[in-house]
Amino acid sequence: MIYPGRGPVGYRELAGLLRDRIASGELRPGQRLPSETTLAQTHGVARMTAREALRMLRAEGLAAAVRGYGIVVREHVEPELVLVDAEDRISARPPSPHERDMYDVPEGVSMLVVTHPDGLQDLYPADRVVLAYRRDSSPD
Amino acid sequence: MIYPGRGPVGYRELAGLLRDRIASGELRPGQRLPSETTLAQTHGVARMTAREALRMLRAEGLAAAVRGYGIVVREHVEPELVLVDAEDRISARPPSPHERDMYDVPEGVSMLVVTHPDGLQDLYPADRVVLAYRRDSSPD
DNA sequence: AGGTATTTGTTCGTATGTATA
DNA sequence: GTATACATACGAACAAATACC
Repeated sequence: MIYPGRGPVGYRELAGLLRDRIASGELRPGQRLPSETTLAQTHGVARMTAREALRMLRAEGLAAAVRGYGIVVREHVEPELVLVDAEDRISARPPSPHERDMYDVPEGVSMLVVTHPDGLQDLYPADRVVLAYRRDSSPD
Repeated sequence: MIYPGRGPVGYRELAGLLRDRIASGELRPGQRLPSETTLAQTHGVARMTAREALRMLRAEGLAAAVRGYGIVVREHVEPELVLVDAEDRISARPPSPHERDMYDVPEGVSMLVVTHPDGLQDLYPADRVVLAYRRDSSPD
C-alpha cells in the first residue's frame, strides 16, 4: 500500500534508471541513450512507455532528441555572462513555440527574462546564459 | 505555397487553437479547458492526440492538470520580490523530480538559481519569484 | 547517385487505474 | 455509489529524418 511501484516497471522507474546512468557518468554528454525500441525490449515495456521515460529526461534538460538519430545526453555549455542594470528585474518562464524556434531552445529549457524600467524585455536561453548585476557606478 | 490551413488537425494545431482561446480571454485563469474526451470528439481526433495538445500547453506553463477534475488555465500569481547581491550569479534550470515535489512546482516551470560567491545556491520557483538588485547601502 | 535500415515523431485504438465531483 | 477526468500502459501503423552502404 505504501509502495505503489511494486511489480511492473513504470516510466518513472525507467527514467530513474536512465537518470542514474547519466549521473554516474556511464552515459556521457553527447552520447546516445538506448533507443526507444531497445529500452522497450530490455525492460519489457511498450515502446510508448519507454518513450514517456525519455520524455521525462528531456523535460528535465538531461537529454535532447534528434529525429532519425537518437536521444543524446545534453552537453554542458559554458554559459555566457550577461550583465544587467541595477534597475532591471529578472524572471524566467517557458518559451513560446515561436521563441523556441527563434532561439533554438531545447525541450525543458526556460527563458531568462530581463525587464527594464521602461517595460522592455530582453530574453536569453537559460541553458546558455548566466546573469549578474552590473555594479552601479553611476553618480547621483 | 504548401498547405494554407488544410489537412488533418494535429496536436500542434489543436494546441494553437486552445492557446488562442486562452490569449483572447475566452478561457480565463482558473477555468477548466475542455476535457480530453470533449476535445477529441469536437475536433475529430483521438483522445491521445488531444492529450498531446494539452501536454504542450502545460509545458508552456499556460495550463495545469488537476487529476480527476480537469485541466485549468494557470492563474497568474503576483511574484514575490527577492533581492540579490551584485556578486550573485543568476541562472535557471528545470527542477529535478525531487525539487518539483518539494517546491510544488507545476509542469513547465523552471527554478531560478541564485549562486553566491561561496558557491551556495538559493532556489526559487520561477513562476512565483522575480529578482531585483539589492542596492548596497553599506557605509564605506 | 540511390536504397535500406534505424530512430524518433505522430496518430490511432483499447484497456485499466486513480482521483475528484 | 456513480460518473467524469486525468494517468498509465499496452498494441499497432505510418511518416520523417538520419545514417550507412
